[in-house]
Amino acid sequence: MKPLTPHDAASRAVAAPAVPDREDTSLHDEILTRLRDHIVEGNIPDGGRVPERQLCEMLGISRTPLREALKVLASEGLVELLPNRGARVRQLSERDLAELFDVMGGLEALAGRLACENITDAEIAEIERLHYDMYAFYLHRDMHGYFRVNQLIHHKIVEASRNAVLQSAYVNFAGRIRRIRYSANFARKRERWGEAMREHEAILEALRRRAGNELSDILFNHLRNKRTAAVEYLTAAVPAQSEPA
Amino acid sequence: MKPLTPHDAASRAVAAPAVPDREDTSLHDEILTRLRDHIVEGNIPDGGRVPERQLCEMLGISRTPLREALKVLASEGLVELLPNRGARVRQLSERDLAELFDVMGGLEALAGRLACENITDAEIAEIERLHYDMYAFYLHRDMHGYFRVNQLIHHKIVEASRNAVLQSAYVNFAGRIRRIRYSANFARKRERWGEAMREHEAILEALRRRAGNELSDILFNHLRNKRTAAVEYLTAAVPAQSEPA
DNA sequence: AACCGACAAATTGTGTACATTTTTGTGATC
DNA sequence: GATCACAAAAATGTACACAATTTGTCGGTT
Repeated sequence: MKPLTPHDAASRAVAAPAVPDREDTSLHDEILTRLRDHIVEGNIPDGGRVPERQLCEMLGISRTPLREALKVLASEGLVELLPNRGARVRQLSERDLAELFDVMGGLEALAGRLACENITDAEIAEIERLHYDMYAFYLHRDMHGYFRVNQLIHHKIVEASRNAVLQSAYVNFAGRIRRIRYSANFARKRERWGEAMREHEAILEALRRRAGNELSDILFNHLRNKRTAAVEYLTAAVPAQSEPA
Repeated sequence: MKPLTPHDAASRAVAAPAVPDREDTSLHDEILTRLRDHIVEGNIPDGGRVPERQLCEMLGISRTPLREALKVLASEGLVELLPNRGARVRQLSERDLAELFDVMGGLEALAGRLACENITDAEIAEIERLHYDMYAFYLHRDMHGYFRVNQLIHHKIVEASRNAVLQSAYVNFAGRIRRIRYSANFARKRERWGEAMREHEAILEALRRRAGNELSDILFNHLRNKRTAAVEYLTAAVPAQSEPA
């Protein structure tokens, strides 16, 4: 994470208008996005302190906008703010993770239901194409590619729901479990992987028939299975509490 | 909304420890909660500006914590922040309202599903009791009491899901549509009211059988009908855009 | 008389300073 | 040698000050 400008903070105000911003995105949003990415990408260890000063230097800004961003990230659940004791990266307990996956399941179930109401044939065709791409990755045992296309399919279904509020909530929650979700996928047992592929077949099939209720149930159970895998991974790999000093 | 103290802002630091806070709630959370309530309760007109200075005086604080709270409220979707043009109370379009109701439907569907997994017999009995209370209000055509108990039942179902993340998301979204939801209920047609009661019978019945999938569908459709009623109410009562100057 | 432009007032965004709280390091005592 | 206490240092929470952008008004021009 580099400073916004190679020079001092004051030069930003001069430099920014020279290079037209891609959007009319304010500095606050810029900081918020960068800080969120910084945390989601795992640059700060789980439960680690978030030193304000250090980040201010990194971003080349003062504490005020940084603290505003921290408050927002706290409301998103990425960090927790202890009174007079600063911000810490929120460590997800086994229970938190399970709850988050269930909520993701609920949101995807909703997305599937709404998608069946609104999705176009072209979008279904697009998802079918992605599905076969994913199948190819599965056959080649390419976990990274599989994960990427898998995420893309789920995202496309959410998009097809035509519900911006849902989409925004989905992206938010997805960010909170992104790291663990990715790691858990790698640790996934072989049999579970095949099972997941079959579930995706069923998803696609229900989507083709635009069977909202069915798709809703399938997606929830799909996420339930992912939840089980993720929780198993977490308990097996990270016995952080019981670890001796 | 009164100032925190009858005197100046400086006295707060002295006065606060004298009266022990009910929780270990920090000042920031206090401000956040008060400001959120202030907006949700409708003290600022829809789409109206949120003057920082004025609110600072009201709350007896400086701009910094207020602005932090505004940023959080913006991320919650209650207000929108225009660059260099301050905060405005977010005006819900017809579409926003419909999307929010669908998301609420998705969350309640999830809550119902999870509740069937976790709810105790005692909790079901409690909800049954509330149900009959609500029925009494329905018979007496007491809309205010009906609305209150209705909200309570839905809240109890969400509680029974044993999912704190879901509960927090539910409360957040509920706050965003609280005002309109309440008004829309009052404008509800008689026949819709009866229909809603029948739907609640079905909800209770599915909950007793702990039929998760069924309850999930029932709850979503229940919210869909509420959505229809709310959107109809909004379009009928608030043609704000077409109104001449 | 209406419209355009410029100036002034107000409001927002950001940086900085100060007070309070927490934490750490040092020293003394048991 | 270990533990507790006190003090110093660092970090947080809040207030305040300044810069920049927006908005409203006044005057000039067509």
